[in-house]
Amino acid sequence: MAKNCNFIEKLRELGLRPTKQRVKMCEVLFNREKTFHFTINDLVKMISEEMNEKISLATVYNTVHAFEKKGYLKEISINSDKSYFDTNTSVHHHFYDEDTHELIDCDENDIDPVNIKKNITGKKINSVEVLVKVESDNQNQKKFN
Amino acid sequence: MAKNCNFIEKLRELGLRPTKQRVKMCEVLFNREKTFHFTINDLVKMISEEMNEKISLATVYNTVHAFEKKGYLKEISINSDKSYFDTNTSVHHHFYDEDTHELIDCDENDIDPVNIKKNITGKKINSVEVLVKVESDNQNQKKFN
DNA sequence: AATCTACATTATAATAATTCTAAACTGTTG
DNA sequence: CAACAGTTTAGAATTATTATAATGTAGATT
Ligand SMILES: [Mn+2]
Ligand SMILES: [Mn+2]
Ligand SMILES: [Zn+2]
Ligand SMILES: [Zn+2]
Repeated sequence: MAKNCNFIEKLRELGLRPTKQRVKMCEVLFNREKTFHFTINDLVKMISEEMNEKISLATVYNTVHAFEKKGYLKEISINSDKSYFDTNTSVHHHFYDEDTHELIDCDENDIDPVNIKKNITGKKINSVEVLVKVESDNQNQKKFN
Repeated sequence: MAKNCNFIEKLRELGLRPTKQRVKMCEVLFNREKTFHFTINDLVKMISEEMNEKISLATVYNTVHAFEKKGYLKEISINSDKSYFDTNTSVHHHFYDEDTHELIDCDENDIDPVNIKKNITGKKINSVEVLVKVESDNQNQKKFN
């Protein structure tokens, strides 16, 4: 979204008023080197750790969805119970660790291009994404009982 | 699950008591030729159409999860808001129509095998599934304003 | 067969996730 | 410096899901 901390200007460009809630959320979400995955609850925790005033949960939802609509966040559905968001908005694949519930991005060359042979008339393809579910490999680990 | 309607015996085999709620849900879910996708709400509607007594929503959840645990239903996450279930329990790929919110199964030969090059040490792959999001192709359709 | 008991099942009540909307705020115009 | 028209916030309401108390059932025991 931006290299340094000029989120006020960036928000204005997007047509979003640079309120203190939004600027803080920009800092928490976009003022970092690497992209990452989070749930709304993760985000609320991150905000409250960095700020003493709390942002209402509804505002966190509103702002996340505003950023999503502008294309700076992406929603990822893995489980029905938790909704994940991703600051990496490109079309990309994921590993999901069913033990730790951790979501890991795939690199461009981790998975070969997926070849779709079927096409549905009148429909165009928006995205093709692979989800690889993994869990710890206990095949060697013998259990006593 | 079964060709004809002997769900009572089948439920017993699974260690589930053949209550009238469960037998009815078996009929609605498994007494058909083709597999299909549904939400909990879809299912509640289907049940109430076929039955005059209603089954409590919590029981529908309980039973769906019981069938899922026994391997006769599979949960599919597309959106955070709706949870889809699938009577096709095999590992398979999906097209998701973002206009109609319809979920369509991929055939074995609709998508070439996905080649995963990355492997995470200590973790084994449980499933590899592709989600293809499509929407109506309006590239020709000119809008007046 | 009637009673007891342990466990399974149901469905109401409680909780958690998400959205709605009324109130507060801000920027613009006269 | 009002008045007004959005915009934004956040408490209230809704919806999805789960926890648990009440109910039902299949043996075991008499
Ligand atoms: Mn969303
Ligand atoms: Mn489930
Ligand atoms: Zn990602
Ligand atoms: Zn399917």
